[in-house]
Amino acid sequence: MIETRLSQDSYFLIVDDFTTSAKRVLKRIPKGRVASYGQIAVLAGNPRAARQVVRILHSCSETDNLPWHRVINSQGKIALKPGEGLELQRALLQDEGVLVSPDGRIEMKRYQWRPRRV
DNA sequence: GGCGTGACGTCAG
DNA sequence: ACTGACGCCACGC
Repeated sequence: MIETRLSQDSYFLIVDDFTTSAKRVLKRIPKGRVASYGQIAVLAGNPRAARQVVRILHSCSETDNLPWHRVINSQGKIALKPGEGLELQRALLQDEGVLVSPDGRIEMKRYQWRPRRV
């Protein structure tokens, strides 16, 4: 994402980093919908940075109030393991009306977020 | 600058 | 459907 800013007679190009873009994308995932790590990476401008999305969720979910529970893997499954967050993520999604099987499967066809514009 | 870190994605078998 | 290997890469040391 590139923003231009005009300041008197000079201008800057502000190119924000992947992390900033990704956070912006993450915050746009609506309640009751899910997105994959790769999808976030694509929308944030770097299709191959899915793993970076993981990092961001690790480090910033709390401080930046990110909806980490709305992110699952491309197979439509919760990536966290039982005892390591799967149950919590599942509960949070169910609270929003997303149906999740006991082992973490989600019907992507039904629940995947499909933004019209980036 | 190099290196380890991943809640990934994709493909082969 | 599952498993392992491999590619990928921004970020913080």
